[in-house]
Amino acid sequence: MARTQGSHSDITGPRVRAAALRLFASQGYAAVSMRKIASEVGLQVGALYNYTADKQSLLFDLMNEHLQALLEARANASASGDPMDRLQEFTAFHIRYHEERPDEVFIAYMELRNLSPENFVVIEKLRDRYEGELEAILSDGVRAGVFDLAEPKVSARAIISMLNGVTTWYRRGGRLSLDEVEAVYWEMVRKAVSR
Amino acid sequence: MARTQGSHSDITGPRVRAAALRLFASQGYAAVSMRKIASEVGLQVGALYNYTADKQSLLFDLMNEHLQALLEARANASASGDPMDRLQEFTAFHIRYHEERPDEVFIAYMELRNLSPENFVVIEKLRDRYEGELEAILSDGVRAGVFDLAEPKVSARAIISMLNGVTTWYRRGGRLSLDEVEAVYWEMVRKAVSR
DNA sequence: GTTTGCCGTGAACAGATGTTCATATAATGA
DNA sequence: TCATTATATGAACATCTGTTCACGGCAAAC
Repeated sequence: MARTQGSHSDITGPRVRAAALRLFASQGYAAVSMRKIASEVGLQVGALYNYTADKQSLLFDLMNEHLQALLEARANASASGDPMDRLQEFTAFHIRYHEERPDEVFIAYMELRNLSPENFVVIEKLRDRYEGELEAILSDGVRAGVFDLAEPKVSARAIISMLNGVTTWYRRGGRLSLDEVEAVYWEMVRKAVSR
Repeated sequence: MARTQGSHSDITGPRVRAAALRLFASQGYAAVSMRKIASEVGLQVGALYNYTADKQSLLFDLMNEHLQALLEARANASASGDPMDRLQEFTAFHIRYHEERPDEVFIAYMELRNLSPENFVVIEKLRDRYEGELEAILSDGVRAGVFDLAEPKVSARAIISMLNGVTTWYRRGGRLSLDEVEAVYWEMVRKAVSR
C-alpha cells in the first residue's frame, strides 16, 4: 500500500501540528507518543517524519509559532495614549487572545521544562518580550504618577499570573460571558495598580 | 544478594516519596520512570513496590498529603476578625506556605491531568475546599461593605492565580526578600478588593 | 505516455516502560 | 540458638518508545 488518494503535504502537515497541539495540551508532551499523534491523524508513525524532524521540534515549533503570533498581534493592537488606557487595552487583549487559543497557551506555560536547553532560551526570550510590554506600561504609569507600584517588574508578573488563570477555569457557555469576566478582571487590575 | 545492612522500611519509605516528589516536580510525572526513582534512592525497581502499590498511587499520595497538610495548617492559622485582616492573613499564609514547599505546590497544580479519574475528584475536592476559604473571606467582606467585588468567586480564583505565580519566579537569595515580595502582593490584593 | 518525485506503508531497531515474582539475606523475637 | 519476618535483589514479562528506511503507488510534469 502507499499514499491514499487525495492526500497532500499542505493538508497533512497542519493536521499533524493540530493533533500534536491538542494531545500535548490535554495529556502533556511526555505522555503523548508519536504513534498517538499519527493515529489521531490517521497515519502510520513513519509518515510523521515527513513533517517534523523529531518530537522535540514538534513541541518547539508549536510554542514558537504561538509566541510569534502573539507578539505580532500585540504589535498591531498596541494602543498609544495614557498608561491607564494602555493597561486596559493590554488586559482585554490578553484575556481575549488567550481565551481563543487555550491549547497553545496551556502548552506555552506547561511544557517549558520539556524543551531542550537551546530551545528553552529561545522561547523564554519571546515570553520575556511579551511580559516586558506590560512592565513598560506599568513603569510609564508609575513615572507619570498614575500608578502606585513599588516594584513594576513584580507587579507585571503578578498581573500576568492572574490573567493567565482565566484559561484554567473559564469555559464558553458558562455562567459568565467573556465580557463579564473581562470586566471583573479589569476592575481588579485597575484598582490594584492605582494609588 | 538481598537487603543491605541497616536498611529499614521507615527510612526507605520516606526516601522513596522524597525522591518521587523531587523528580516529579522537576521533570514531570510522565517523564519520570520507576527506575529513575529507584536509582535516586539507591534501590532496584522491584523494591519500590514495598512502598507503593503502583506509580499512580505515588503521585496521588504526594498530592493528597500535601493538600491535607495545607488544609490542616489553614485550620490552625485561620484568623478571626474583620475581612480585611483575614484576607491579609490568608495572603501572607499562602505565599509563605507555598514558598516553603515549591515541589509539592508545583505538582499539585501541574500533575492534575495525570491523576486517574477517581483520584482526580478527590484532589479537586480538597483544592476547592482551600479556595473556598478565600471565597468566604471575600464574600464576607462584600457583605460587610469593606470589599467591592461583583463576583467574589471569580475574584477568589484571580487572587489565587496571582499568588501562585510567586512560586514560578521567586528564588531565595534573589533581589527581593520574601517579606518584600509579600508586601508587594499584599498591596495589590488589598487595593484590588477595596472600593 | 512516460518519467519524476512526493507521500505514504510496514517492518525493523535498540532500548525503556510498569509490574511481578522467586529467591536470599539481615534483623527481630522466642 | 533458631525460626520468622521484613526488605532487598535480579531477572523476566509484554508492551511501548522515538526513529530509520527500503519499498511502492499516486499525481503531476514533460
